[in-house]
Amino acid sequence: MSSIGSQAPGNEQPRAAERILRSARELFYRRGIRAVGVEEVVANAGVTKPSLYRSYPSKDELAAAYLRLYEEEFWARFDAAVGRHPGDPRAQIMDYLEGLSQRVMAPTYRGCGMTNATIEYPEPDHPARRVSEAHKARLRERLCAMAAEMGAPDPHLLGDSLFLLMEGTLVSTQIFHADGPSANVARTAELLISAALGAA
Amino acid sequence: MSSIGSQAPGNEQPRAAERILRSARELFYRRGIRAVGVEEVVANAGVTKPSLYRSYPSKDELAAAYLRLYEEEFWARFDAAVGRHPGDPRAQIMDYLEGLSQRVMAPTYRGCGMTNATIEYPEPDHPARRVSEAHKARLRERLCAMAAEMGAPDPHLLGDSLFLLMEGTLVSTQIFHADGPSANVARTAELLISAALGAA
DNA sequence: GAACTTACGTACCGATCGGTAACATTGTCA
DNA sequence: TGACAATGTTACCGATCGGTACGTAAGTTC
Repeated sequence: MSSIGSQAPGNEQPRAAERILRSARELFYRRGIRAVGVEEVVANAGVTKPSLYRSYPSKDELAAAYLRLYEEEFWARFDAAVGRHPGDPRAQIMDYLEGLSQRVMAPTYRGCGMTNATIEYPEPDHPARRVSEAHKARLRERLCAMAAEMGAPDPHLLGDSLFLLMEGTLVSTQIFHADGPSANVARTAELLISAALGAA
Repeated sequence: MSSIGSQAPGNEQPRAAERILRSARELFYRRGIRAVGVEEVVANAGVTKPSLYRSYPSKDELAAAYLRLYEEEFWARFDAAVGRHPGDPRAQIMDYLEGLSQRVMAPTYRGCGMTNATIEYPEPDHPARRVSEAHKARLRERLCAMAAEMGAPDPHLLGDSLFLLMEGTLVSTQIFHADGPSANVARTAELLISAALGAA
């Protein structure tokens, strides 16, 4: 449910608002939000500034919209991994992590857009930060729920461990692009889950 | 009377360069490098801009200097934990992680200055990024060496796992200040180390 | 006491930042 | 055709960005 322009019937052409959001998605992710000016966003979208400000009240709100789009994409990948292994949470999370360790190898990979935004905007009331915080809380809950589903004696411990592992993978990839510690994330998760389940 | 070079014990006013670096250390860490202008750095230091540019060729180089200071402080904490448990690498890393999980509780905690800088500056040749990348590589090596010292059958796996765990802790603390997954980092590490050592 | 060095401040630079006013163009429906 | 709203454009705003030319005050050396 993207909140950009309303999908009015008969209106199929990619409108300015949509193109701006796609442009922001690309530039904000690759280079960071603070590093990219609105001028560049609209130029990359092939429009001009007033078109941006008619659809978004401010750059901060555009950043928040970018993160909402980013979150959609994230859950699409996550739920796809889950859907591939119905009723088997351990296989679900391993599927996702194996895909992740593949994706982080790409030279264009720049970690998690949400995490990056959180670091760029420490102010607790920033629109972009609010989106990120809500998302991370959802992800953490989801991981703890999966840990419980696995039968972990302490679901919060295993869920949080997996969360830390994921977060560490996302962020350290930006430092070690290939041959980084992220290559070991799947094996580490396997080890961790086995240890957590075995310690019943 | 006055000695050359070393400052006399009664010298009350640190030089401008020193005050600027301390100011940058505080502001860059708390609010981010991009978010803080040089004007604010020098105002907070009680000096003026030309004093900054006499000591540092650019803001980017000041940021790099801040990170070098930050790295010193990091290794001081790390080596202190190591020094408390001679010959016992497992106790060393656990000591450090327990201290870390305490420190991240502080409301002023803003994660790892190096990691944050890496995210703020994706350009591979940025001075600040170079400092961070070198530091993370050193840390990773150190952790792998400690894993080897512990007798881990696959030291790189355990070392990288601990690295991911640490990095995840540092970054996720910025989202969940208290009651976050970071509270479980020590227990997770314990679990992980036991599993890695036991799987011989 | 002139000459030099060191250390710091005043005032300013062009470029770019996020954001806006005013106008031109287009498509839709009466 | 004409009214109207949406979407596009040109040109501009004040604020702030990183960075600098240049003057000033103090200590040192001869």
